[in-house]
Amino acid sequence: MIDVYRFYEILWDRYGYPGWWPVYSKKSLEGFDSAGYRLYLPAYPLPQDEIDQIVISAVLTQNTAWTNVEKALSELSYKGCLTKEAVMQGPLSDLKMWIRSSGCYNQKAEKLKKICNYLSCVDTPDRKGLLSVWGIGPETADSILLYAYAEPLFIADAYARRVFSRLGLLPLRMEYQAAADVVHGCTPGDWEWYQNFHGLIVAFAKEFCKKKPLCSGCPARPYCSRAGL
DNA sequence: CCCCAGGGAATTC
DNA sequence: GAATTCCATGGG
Repeated sequence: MIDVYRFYEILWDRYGYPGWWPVYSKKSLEGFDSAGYRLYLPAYPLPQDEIDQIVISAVLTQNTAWTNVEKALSELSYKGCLTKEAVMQGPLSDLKMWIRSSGCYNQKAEKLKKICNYLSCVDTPDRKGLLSVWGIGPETADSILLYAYAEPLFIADAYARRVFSRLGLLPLRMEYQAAADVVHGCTPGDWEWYQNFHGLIVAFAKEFCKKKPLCSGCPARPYCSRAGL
């Protein structure tokens, strides 16, 4: 069976630095490409406006494709509502309209209010605190901690669990925390590695390891139990 | 345990 | 071209 380090190498060789987490309002600015992806690893602490955008988009992308999130971010940017202060002050009814494309907009508008209020009350959020906020589960909390605050955490999202289970690295349909714990137990544990790995897994899952896998040309095919499909 | 909030792209029928 | 699927979190 392939080990996690070798899989990372294969993905890195194929895709290079993935540039996650995209920051919408910095498109085509210094350090970002035309889609808002980073050109190189950022220095921490991040500027506050980048932290705010990561938090907002982490909530918006729950159970939702990134293309739908981008439309909502575009609307929020146009309305000047991409900071936690603006989210806290903005009328709830407007917020709901602006993020409509991200789905579940009634709930997500409430979630944005709650997480922005929480973050304005603490200096640096911890995982327990984030999880105590209504609307923030383990995946959203880890995304915020990994990308906004450079805490070394594995994002065991749907892509990662699907890819890892097909490679035999995780059992099928393992729940989030159990999957994250397994990976934490066998990886180096620096934030750069976890950020890159998450971005690489997303790129790989979208190109090859889809729901219906495209095994032709897959760079992990020699190591995959599904080889031959 | 189940269903629902909810949109839009991808996929399947 | 219509129907189904996907996706995080929490409420009922």
